[in-house]
Amino acid sequence: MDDVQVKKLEQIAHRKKIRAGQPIISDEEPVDFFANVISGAIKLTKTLPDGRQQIVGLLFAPDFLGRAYSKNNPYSAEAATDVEICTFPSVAFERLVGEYPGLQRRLFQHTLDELDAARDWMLLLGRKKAEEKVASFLYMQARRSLLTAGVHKGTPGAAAFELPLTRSDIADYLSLTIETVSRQLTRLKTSNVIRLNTNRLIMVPDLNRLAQAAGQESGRI
Amino acid sequence: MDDVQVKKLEQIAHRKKIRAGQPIISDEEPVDFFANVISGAIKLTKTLPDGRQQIVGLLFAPDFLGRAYSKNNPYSAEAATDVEICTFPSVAFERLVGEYPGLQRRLFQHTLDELDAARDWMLLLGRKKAEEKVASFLYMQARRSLLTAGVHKGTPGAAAFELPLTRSDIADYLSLTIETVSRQLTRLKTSNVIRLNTNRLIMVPDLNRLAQAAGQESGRI
DNA sequence: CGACATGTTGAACCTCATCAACCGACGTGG
DNA sequence: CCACGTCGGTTGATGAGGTTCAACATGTCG
Repeated sequence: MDDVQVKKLEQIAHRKKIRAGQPIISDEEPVDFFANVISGAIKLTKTLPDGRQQIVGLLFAPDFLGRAYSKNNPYSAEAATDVEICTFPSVAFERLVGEYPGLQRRLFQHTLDELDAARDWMLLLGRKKAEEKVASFLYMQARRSLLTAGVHKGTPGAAAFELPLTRSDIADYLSLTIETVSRQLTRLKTSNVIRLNTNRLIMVPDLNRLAQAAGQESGRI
Repeated sequence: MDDVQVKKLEQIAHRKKIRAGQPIISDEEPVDFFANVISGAIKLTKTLPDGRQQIVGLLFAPDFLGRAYSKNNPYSAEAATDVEICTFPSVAFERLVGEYPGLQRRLFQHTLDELDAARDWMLLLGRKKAEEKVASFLYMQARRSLLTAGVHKGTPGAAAFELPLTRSDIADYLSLTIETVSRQLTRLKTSNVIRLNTNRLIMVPDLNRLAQAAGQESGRI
C-alpha cells in the first residue's frame, strides 16, 4: 500500500477502545463500518436459536473486520479481551476501495485466508478428539506468539505466551465444554507437553510434541 | 458480465467430463486451472494424516472451483457424482480477471459466500446433534432443489429431490459415521418428516417441520 | 449366479456432556 | 477489615449420544 493510500485511509479513520466482553457488531443490526484490529482479540460468534454458541473466527492485530458488499453480517463480533480498533465508515472506505484496486485485492486475499482458516477449523471441529482440539488451539496460539514476537526470543522449538481467551471462550471455539477444556489442559500439563504458570500463561517446551498432540504431523508451519 | 467478457471466456474454456469418485485436484499438487461446474456435484475434502476425513465444501452448478492468487490448494476436490466442468487455464483466466474488474468482484463475492457457508457449517459441526445435522443437510438440499427447479412444481412447502451424495459422503460432510446417518434418516422417516422412495430419492411433505428438526427456526430462506 | 459395493440394523463400548461440589481471586458493602 | 457474592477455573461421578464392531439386506454388474 503506497503513501497516498495510507494517508487517505488515516483521514477517514477513527480509533476506538472496547472493553472485554463488549459487543462490537451484532448479527441483527446492519453494520456501517470496517475496522482494523490494533490490539487485543475479537471473537466472531454464531448462535443457534436455543443459545448454543460457536466461535467461527478470531481476529488479532492486524486483522480486518468487516464484510464487503453487504450490510448484513451473518455473525456477531465481541471483544474477547480489551480491544483497540481503527474504524472506517463504510461509505468512505468503499469509495476508497473503488479507487484503489490494490486495496480490493488485499481484501480479497484476506477473505481467502479467512476461508482457509474456516475450513481448517471445520476439520478440527468435525474430526478431532478433545485433546487434539485443545492441543491444536494451543499450537495455533504458540505459532502466533512466535510470529508477533518477531524473531525467536527464546529457545528454538519452544514458545511461551498468554491465552487471549477464557476457558469458556476456548470451549466455544473448540466445540467443547469448559470442563473438558480444563481436563485436557491438565492432561497436557501432566504429560509435560505444556506448563501452566498461571491460568493464562502457557509454556511449550517442545512445539513438535504439541503439534503431534494436535494430530497434525510436526512438519507444517 | 457483458457479451465481450463471455466471448473471451469461451475462447479459453475447455469442457471436461469426470466420472463419480475421480479426483479433480489434490492438496499435494499445484493447480493450473479454474473451472465452472456445469452439472453434478463436487466435494472439497480435507484429510488428517491418519485418514480421518472432512468434507469442507460442496460445489454444484453454477459454482466456481479454483483458488485465486495461489497455486497451492489446501484441500482436495473430487467428483461426488458424474460431473461436467468447464475449465480455464490459470494464466489466461487471471489475465482476464486483470482486465475486467467486474470479474474480480464476482470472484470476491463468491468467496464471501463460501466463507459464510463455511461458518454456518462450523456451527453445525460443532453444536448440532446428529438428527439436527442430517435434517440440516436435507433441508439444504431441499431448498437447493426448489431453486434449481425454478418456480415450484409441486405443493408449496413441500419438496422432492435426489441426494447427490452417498451415505459415506454425507457422513464425511456432517462429521458422523455412515451408521449414524442411516439411523437418523430412518428416525426422520418414521416420524414422517421425510419419505424415502429409494435410497437416494427424498420426499419432504413439510419443509417447516424439516427446518424445525434441523434446529433452525423455520423462518429463514 | 456370485462378488462387490452400498445401506441397514443390533449390541457393546467410549468419549464427552452434564450435574455438582469445590477452590482461589477479586470487589463490594456493611 | 471482614463477610459475602461473584467469577473463572478445577475436579469428581454419572449418564447419554455416537462410535465401533459385526451381521445382514439389497442392488448391481460382470
